Amino acid sequence: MARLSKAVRDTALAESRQRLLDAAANEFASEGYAGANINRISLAAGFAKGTVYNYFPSKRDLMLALIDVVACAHTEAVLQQVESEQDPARRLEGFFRAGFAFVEQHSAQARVIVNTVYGPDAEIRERVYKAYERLFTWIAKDIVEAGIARGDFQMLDTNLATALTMTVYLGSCSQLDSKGKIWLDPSQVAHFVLDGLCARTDSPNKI
Amino acid sequence: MARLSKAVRDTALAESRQRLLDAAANEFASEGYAGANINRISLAAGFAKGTVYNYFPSKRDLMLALIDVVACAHTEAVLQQVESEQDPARRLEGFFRAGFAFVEQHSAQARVIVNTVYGPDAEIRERVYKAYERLFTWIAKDIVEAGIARGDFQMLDTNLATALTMTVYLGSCSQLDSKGKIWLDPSQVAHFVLDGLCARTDSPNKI
Amino acid sequence: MARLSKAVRDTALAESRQRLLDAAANEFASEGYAGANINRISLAAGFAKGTVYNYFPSKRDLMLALIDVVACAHTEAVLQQVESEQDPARRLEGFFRAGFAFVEQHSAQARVIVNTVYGPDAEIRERVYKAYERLFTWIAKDIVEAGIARGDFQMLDTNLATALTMTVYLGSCSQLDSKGKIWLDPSQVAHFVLDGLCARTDSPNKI
Amino acid sequence: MARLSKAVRDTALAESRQRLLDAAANEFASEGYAGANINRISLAAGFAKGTVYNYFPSKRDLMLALIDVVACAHTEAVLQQVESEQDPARRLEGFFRAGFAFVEQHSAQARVIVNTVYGPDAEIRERVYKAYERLFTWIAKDIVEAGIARGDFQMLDTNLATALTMTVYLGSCSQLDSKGKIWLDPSQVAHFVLDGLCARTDSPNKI
DNA sequence: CATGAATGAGGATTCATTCAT
DNA sequence: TATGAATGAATCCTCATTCAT
Repeated sequence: MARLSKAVRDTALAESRQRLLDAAANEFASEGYAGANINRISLAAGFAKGTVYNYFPSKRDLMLALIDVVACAHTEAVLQQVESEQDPARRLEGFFRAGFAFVEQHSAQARVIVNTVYGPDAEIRERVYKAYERLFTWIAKDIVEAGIARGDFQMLDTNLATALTMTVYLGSCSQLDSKGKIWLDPSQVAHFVLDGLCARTDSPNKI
Repeated sequence: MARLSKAVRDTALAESRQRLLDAAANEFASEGYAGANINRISLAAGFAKGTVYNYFPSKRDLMLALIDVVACAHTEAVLQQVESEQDPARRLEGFFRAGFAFVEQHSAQARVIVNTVYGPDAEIRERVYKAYERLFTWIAKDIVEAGIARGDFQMLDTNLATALTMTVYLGSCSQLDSKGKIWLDPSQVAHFVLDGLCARTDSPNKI
Repeated sequence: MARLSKAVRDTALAESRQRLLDAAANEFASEGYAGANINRISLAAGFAKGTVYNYFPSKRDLMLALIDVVACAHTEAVLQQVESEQDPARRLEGFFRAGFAFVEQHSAQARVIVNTVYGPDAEIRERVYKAYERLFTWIAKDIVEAGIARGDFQMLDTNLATALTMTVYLGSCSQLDSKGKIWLDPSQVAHFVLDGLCARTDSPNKI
Repeated sequence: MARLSKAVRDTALAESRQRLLDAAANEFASEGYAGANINRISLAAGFAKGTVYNYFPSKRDLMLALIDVVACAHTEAVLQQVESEQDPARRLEGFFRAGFAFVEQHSAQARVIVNTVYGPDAEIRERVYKAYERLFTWIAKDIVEAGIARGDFQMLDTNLATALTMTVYLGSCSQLDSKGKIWLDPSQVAHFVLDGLCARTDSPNKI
């Protein structure tokens, strides 16, 4: 019965799946997970009501798949831009620059991630952490630990430094102006973090 | 012709209202706004199903009232601790210390605020901004601008500095360990921010 | 304990009851029985929420009591105006004239009756029939049968004649203009009915 | 890519819709609009609880659709029977005869209309007027004005004559005996109206 | 008798999900 | 695989009614 070659069919399926994921990103971004309407997603993707269920077994699975896809693309986009950098400080700046660019180009997806990280659903939150593990690890190892190893960074707790970096990143990513642009400058934000990480213990900022 | 004195009745009413707000905080914190169940809130507060509606006209109004109450208590708790400080840097540290303490003592309330700030519902988000305006303004004026005026802070954009401070604060507040404790040390976080704000332009962190 | 004389107290009670009945008429008229809100009635009457229940055991009882009161006043108002008339035809006209006047002066009450007569609730409908029995009987006996006895009326079925008369009356009463006035002229309507009742069998209106 | 032909599916849908409208007619007739239970309608139509909402967006829309459908069928049934008549008087009698027949065959539907015309809900009432406009116009033009033009009718106010005719019609239609039959004879009622409309000004019914 | 907080049954509506075609 | 009608659990909200004061 297979009129189409397997390859052609797979491509078509993948494309349908992607359309659904895009529509899901928009719906989840604007309505939140609980408020999202599965049928609206199907319709927005150009399908009929029930069609999501041919691709994802449930609303929750759709969300989890979306998280994976976004995290993967996000990580890829950032690492690709930055892997050529050798200097931890420049890597950090590259991370903010590439990250902000990704967020601006995929604002719905990014909003889903931010909502979700700070959202109430523990299972979904865990999934985000897991899906972003590669990026976290890269920051921890290739920026923070590398910076410490070189003696550039004075803040010696890797976890703390990584957490603060991610926190600033996520916070910045949700500071969008009315046109969906991040109004913070990646370079400035990178410097802010850098100065926090590099401050010497004999810094004048004694309290 | 109520037989109870007005004062006694008002106290009882206020207490019931508070019980409902507490139950609401727990429910909204664990389920999110859209996922929260109004009847469960009423029951958890020790009332029958419909009783919330004797106190709040709708689920949304309950949420908005909760935001106001939490923001007010939160702001009060922080400012009270810090108003004696004169030094901007010490004020900043005091802000983190008092803020973290409040969050740990009112973790459900705090989670509602964080969820909400990063959540998808614009109206609710706006309400949070408005309810926290006093605290924002205090940070902008009495920490950031004061620090700039004294020449302690080098980052001269008040908005940027305030946004980064709040971002770090909110991010830190959602880093809870399994016992509901913030695992970041307020002092360390304060120093991190401070170093970012104070860094001289001839800082070694050139990129 | 009775500080007030029984008479004074009774008067006060009767006045409260009347206020409630008036408020009920307005509410039932504008919302219908099922849509009416008992607490709104209490409030509109100047009492607190539960007070209706000190006067009427239930919403339904309030409605039934209202029907009785309105029917009684309505009947009284009509009969008083017309009892001096001897001629059936003049009685009929007096009936329309006095009836229309009552309706215009008590439009909410009248609307309740009309809604109810044509409404879906059989028990309530029965109550109206019963409450208006005196008026029906008067029309049947003192207008229709009297007219037949005198040879003025040719339509010899009393039930039919009475039913048609009441039908025209009720229908006319619900033809209100924007100011709550019945736009039909009682005299014209009376003539219309009269001509229908009086038409001789050798009338030209053969079909 | 539905496997059923469009025609077959449309037929099934139309049939389901009709079943729901029939069930709705029964429910609205016996409970009134406000008292009607949407779920009961769905169940009575042989569907599950929520299925009405696949056909009608709300209870109100269901009611409005029902009114339109009934008015259309009613008008059609009457006009079809009567359009061959040339004489206004015979048209009037035909109107009552055909109308009564329709009412007896569709008693629930008819009761909904009568309840509604005399009911408290202005929007719904307006819808009935609009839906019956064709029939009203026909009566006004092809019976009343035609009768006046021929000199048969002496009552020269078209609005008044039409209003009285409709009033008698509606009133008669709600005079059902226990078996759901209208106990008034259409011919007698028609004569009653006719005599009222035709009465000469030198009629003996001076008051 | 008046009050108004509390109750809880009831009902409109939504929507994730199933499944026959 | 796509469709979309059907399902029915779930939920917000209303409100008649009760009752302690």
